[in-house]
Amino acid sequence: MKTGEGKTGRPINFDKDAALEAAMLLFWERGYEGTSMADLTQAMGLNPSSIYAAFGDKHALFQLAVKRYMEKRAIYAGKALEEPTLEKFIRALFANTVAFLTTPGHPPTCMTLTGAVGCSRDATPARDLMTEIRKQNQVALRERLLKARKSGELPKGINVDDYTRYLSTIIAGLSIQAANGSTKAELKRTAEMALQHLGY
Amino acid sequence: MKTGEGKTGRPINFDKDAALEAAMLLFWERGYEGTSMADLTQAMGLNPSSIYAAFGDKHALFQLAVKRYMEKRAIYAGKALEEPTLEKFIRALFANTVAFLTTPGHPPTCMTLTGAVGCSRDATPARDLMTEIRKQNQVALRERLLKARKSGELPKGINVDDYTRYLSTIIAGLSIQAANGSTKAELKRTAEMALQHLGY
DNA sequence: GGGAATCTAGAACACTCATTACAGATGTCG
DNA sequence: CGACATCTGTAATGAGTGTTCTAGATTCCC
Repeated sequence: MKTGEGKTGRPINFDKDAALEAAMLLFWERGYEGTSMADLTQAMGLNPSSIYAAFGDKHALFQLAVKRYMEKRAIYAGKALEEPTLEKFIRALFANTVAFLTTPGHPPTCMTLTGAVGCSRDATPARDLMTEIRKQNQVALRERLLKARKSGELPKGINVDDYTRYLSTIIAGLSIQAANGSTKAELKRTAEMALQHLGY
Repeated sequence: MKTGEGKTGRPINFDKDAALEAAMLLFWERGYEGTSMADLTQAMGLNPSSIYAAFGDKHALFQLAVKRYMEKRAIYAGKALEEPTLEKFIRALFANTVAFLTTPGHPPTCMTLTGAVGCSRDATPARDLMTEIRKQNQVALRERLLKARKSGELPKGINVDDYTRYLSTIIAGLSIQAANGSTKAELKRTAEMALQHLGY
């Protein structure tokens, strides 16, 4: 049974939200395998028992951390999707990505890359989860471009699937540029150049 | 003392080159931390003692594996650098990258990404090594573009540093696309679209 | 207040990690 | 053949892994 769900008995004595936030930041920085339960107990300020009761095992905790990351941090893409026109969407996508990657207080790269790219056999579920999320992001991007195609904003000569992969490629590349240590100004100029070459 | 260097005594009984190749492939797939010495002993067909005598500790072995990777696998970039004109260079860069990422027999992504992006405190030297290599690749790219600037092939309106980062971003993005499971045909079309937008 | 339910703390668990010690095997050189 | 140098195989090392057990603390409901 998970901590905090019981109706009677001793209530939990810690901030579940804050603990999960700490776990997320640690996973974000060190990845799934690079983060040990000992590291987590320290960062979350909890004993193993409390963590296991509240969040389940390491992989379950990782999943919750990733979920939180997607909902609270990596929302820049989702926000851009709401832009009314294709041009505004793409401009917002690049601007939000750069802003996200250079926000202080967390690693300058996407959690789906630090989380697990290469990993041991045991951690393949974590790696697959990261890949799955990257693909889902791409699906959302594709749907937005399909909408643009229908509204006539996307020229007929451009294939939606190809354009999706192309934009996705640039966004992913920006994340690596940031991980390499590019400054905010440099990332901005790179994004600006991408926009120019896209015709915006 | 390293195995095989002694003039007298029992000679080594294994193929050092083949063993290092096996280690490289395993590191490439699972990364530095995701690969255990036990995995390596099995894949290399050697006992720990032989590995330590011949290659040093785990990090030294990783460095040798990365060196081999750069010299024998990731030469696609270097090969493209030799192209005489800027256009031929960039076309070759994209074509070689796609060919490299889709070559059977090794993971469909760059070793500098699987090697270590997020990792534990102990493995930060490995991560830094990966970052360093990505940066070095970028330096080589920049020098080629500088040459193009001097020869007049690169329009004056384009900043060399920005263009370097932009191309580097796309190449890195392609590696992630491949890791996501993109097919060879898809990667080719993505590269083709990138070339079109670059004006080629 | 008494019992049941729940949470907390820390030790303990079985296992894997990278690394090394040791003994035996196999070669070269005199 | 004999002395020496080097390599190989196995077992052991101590530290670290994720996870669970146990005892005690704290709260709710009756």
